[in-house]
Amino acid sequence: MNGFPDLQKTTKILADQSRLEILTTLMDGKFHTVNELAKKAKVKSHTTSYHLKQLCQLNWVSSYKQGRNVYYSLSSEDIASLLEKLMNISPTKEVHSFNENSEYQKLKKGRSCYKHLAGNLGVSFFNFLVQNQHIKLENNSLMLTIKGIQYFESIGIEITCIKKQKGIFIKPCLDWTERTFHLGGNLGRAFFNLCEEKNFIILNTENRSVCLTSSGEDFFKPFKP
Amino acid sequence: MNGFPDLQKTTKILADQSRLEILTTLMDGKFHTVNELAKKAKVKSHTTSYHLKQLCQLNWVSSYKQGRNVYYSLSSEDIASLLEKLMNISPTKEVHSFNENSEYQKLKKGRSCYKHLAGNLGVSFFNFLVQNQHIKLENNSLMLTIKGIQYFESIGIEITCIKKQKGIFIKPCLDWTERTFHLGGNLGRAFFNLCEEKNFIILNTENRSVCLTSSGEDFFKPFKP
DNA sequence: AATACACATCGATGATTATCGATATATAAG
DNA sequence: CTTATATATCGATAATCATCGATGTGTATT
Repeated sequence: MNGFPDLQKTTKILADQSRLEILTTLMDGKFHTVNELAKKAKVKSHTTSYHLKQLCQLNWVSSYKQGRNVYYSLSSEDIASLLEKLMNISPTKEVHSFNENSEYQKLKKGRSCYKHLAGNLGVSFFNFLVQNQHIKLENNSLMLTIKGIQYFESIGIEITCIKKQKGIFIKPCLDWTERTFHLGGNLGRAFFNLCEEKNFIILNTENRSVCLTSSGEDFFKPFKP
Repeated sequence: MNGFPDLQKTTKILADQSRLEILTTLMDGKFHTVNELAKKAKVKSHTTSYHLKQLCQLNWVSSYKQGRNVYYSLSSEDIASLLEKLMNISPTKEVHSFNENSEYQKLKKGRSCYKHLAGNLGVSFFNFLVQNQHIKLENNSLMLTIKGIQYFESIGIEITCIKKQKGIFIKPCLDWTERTFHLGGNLGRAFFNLCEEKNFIILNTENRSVCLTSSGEDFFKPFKP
């Protein structure tokens, strides 16, 4: 039988620095080993195991074993979007060290937000789409126009295929560095994939930042304001 | 200067049963005194003060003093929508006592979700709007049709006025009891106000549930499936 | 004025829990 | 087969923090 949602089970899991570190690392949408996550969270690997077990029990992460490694990833987009929401309402932390700052700058430039393109790159592209009436933003909801369909087809994304995928086709995703929208949903993911396939961007496995290749520079040039 | 969002500051606040009780109580969108909130959270009033102070510091609640009472309310719709999101991804708690169950049943029937109508009543109304093509739901985004404008005008809601209000005009809001949508945004709020003004519903200040009056029964009859 | 009430502050306490070292198990490498 | 590596389990510990009683402050009631 149903009952009240047990909020505390969710929020207690979120209220730990190490687990947050793990979760934000997994926000790149890729798989990571326990050791990788331990290094990011700056705790011993068995402590990381302990955390991952809890995250597994809540079905927030899923794992698969391969050889002596265990690979973990976020198990649902809901978690990613919850984390984004939290990032957007949280106060910002002062950046102290040089390393922290350079990491912040990289993430601000471009990053994977659960497999779609976020940061300055993502937002520039989004604004380009709006200005050219390829998409229309109204009341927090997003629509692809006919002109937009033609545009995406022209760069090699088959809209009819994407529309068949389950999940949300298109949605605006609030970006925590830019405080404005980038392209989310299946279309956002398709665009990210395209950029990876065509070698426009390279995803850094350490911190989910992306950097532009030289061909990427050319491709993204028209989108810069 | 900007930096990383301090997620932990947000999540630690959320990870406490008493504070969650306070926040969900405030989800009705009304003002409550410290004593009221203490009773709901089942802690002493000075413990409640301690919690409210923290919530204030994060700007999640705001207060105003009147006489010897201090009235608290949620300070932004963001918080309400975050809580809704958390409710929707949290596992459900078993209902044990008779009282808990009857409270759950009341909330399931109808309640205020930060000033719009949620629960079975809200969802029935939403479905009615969809079936009659007054609203159109696509990709998680919601649109009011021309037919819809006429409908809302006919029951006494002036769409042009609502559109002028700042904030989101219309949005689907995922309902944690029904696991489907009800009407949110300024239009949702306007509808809730109308129902209160015309005395179709009465809001229970204890637990944010709403009950139908006899004239409300008549008004909501066409919406039932 | 005197009393009752609403709310807030402070210091103490007890419960929770993240972390670690030690240990165990499984797999890979040599 | 031996050694190194990756992950997980267990018990102990140390830090955090929600709660309370005692107390203080301001406001209403009589």
